[in-house]
Amino acid sequence: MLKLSKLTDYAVVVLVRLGDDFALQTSGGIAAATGVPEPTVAKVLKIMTTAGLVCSQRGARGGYRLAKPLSAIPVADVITAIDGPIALTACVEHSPAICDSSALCPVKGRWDRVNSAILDALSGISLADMRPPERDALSVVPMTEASAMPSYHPAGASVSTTAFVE
Amino acid sequence: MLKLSKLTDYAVVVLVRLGDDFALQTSGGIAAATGVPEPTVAKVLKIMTTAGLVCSQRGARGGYRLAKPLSAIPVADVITAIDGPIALTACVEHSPAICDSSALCPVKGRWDRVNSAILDALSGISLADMRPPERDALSVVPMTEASAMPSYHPAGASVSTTAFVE
DNA sequence: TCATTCAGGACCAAGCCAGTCCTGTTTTGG
DNA sequence: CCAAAACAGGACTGGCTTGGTCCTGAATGA
Repeated sequence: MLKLSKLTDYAVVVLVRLGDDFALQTSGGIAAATGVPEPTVAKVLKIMTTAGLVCSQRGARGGYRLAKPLSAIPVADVITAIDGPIALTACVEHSPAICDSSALCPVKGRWDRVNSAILDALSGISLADMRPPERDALSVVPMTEASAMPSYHPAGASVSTTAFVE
Repeated sequence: MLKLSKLTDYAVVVLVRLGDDFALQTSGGIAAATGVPEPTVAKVLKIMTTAGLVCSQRGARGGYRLAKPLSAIPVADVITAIDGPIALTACVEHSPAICDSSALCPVKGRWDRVNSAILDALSGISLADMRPPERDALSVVPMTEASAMPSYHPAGASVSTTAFVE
């Protein structure tokens, strides 16, 4: 596999959107602005709140706001928040030795290096790096017909989740 | 998710085992030596053959052999062979624009950087790097009771596929 | 000619993810 | 004080993917 969950993709979209405006934004408003279904936006934001990436304000006039600037949120944090700690296989360092043949396994402990390399790569890229630099408030599509806007589907509804390039 | 499929883990085990001996090895022999179920070994080796990582010899006295040394096989190639090209999301470079709202998507084209970073990391690690250096022929468990040897289960049969560390 | 071994699918069960919904709880505003 | 707005936290289900097995066919060597 080695592919991200859709929720992670949604999370990045939602967080980047949150980064466009420091005022409190409701889940419904973000859904309208991004095209992501509202229940899904709410789900993502709840996870992000638990992870401490966003702050929430309950009650009427409540909403969400980034807990820190986009540049301080590495992609790895978003992935970890949604998918759990990044561990390509069970045989990574610090994991309990659940291999029932750790003495036999010829690659014992060797996935650590791969895992660390990926973790490093993902820790070095922040959400700010994923925001198109030329995108400013003026270029946002006017929300005159939010319900008629094209919906954002990260993987294409009728195609396989992961595109097979090359 | 961001976890490897079990088949990929098996593939590394099988390939490293193949690298221990340049003579032709049968799928059954590899299964006995590694503890991986024989049908699964066969499946993995067929995929590896198609990918060109191993050479096969059909017929009686046939078997498999590495097509190139372990040091010339990056982990990325193994993953690509089993899971298809590494593409975290559908929004990676070269993929068809199947997002039905590419104009809206605020992270359009920005997963490329993440994807490239991971690809680079995986391309820089070879199977030789995953072979325990101190493991030589003498340290191999004697195959006197191959059927009684502990089986290799990369993720632990009774636990979740990916260990949640920390 | 026969046993051995790989080739290439088809196939099925199990597990996981995505997405929705429902019921609280908190806060604002009239 | 009440009602509406908005988040909190689960439960639930349908669909998809993966894992693992098996079966038939082709090639090779004895």
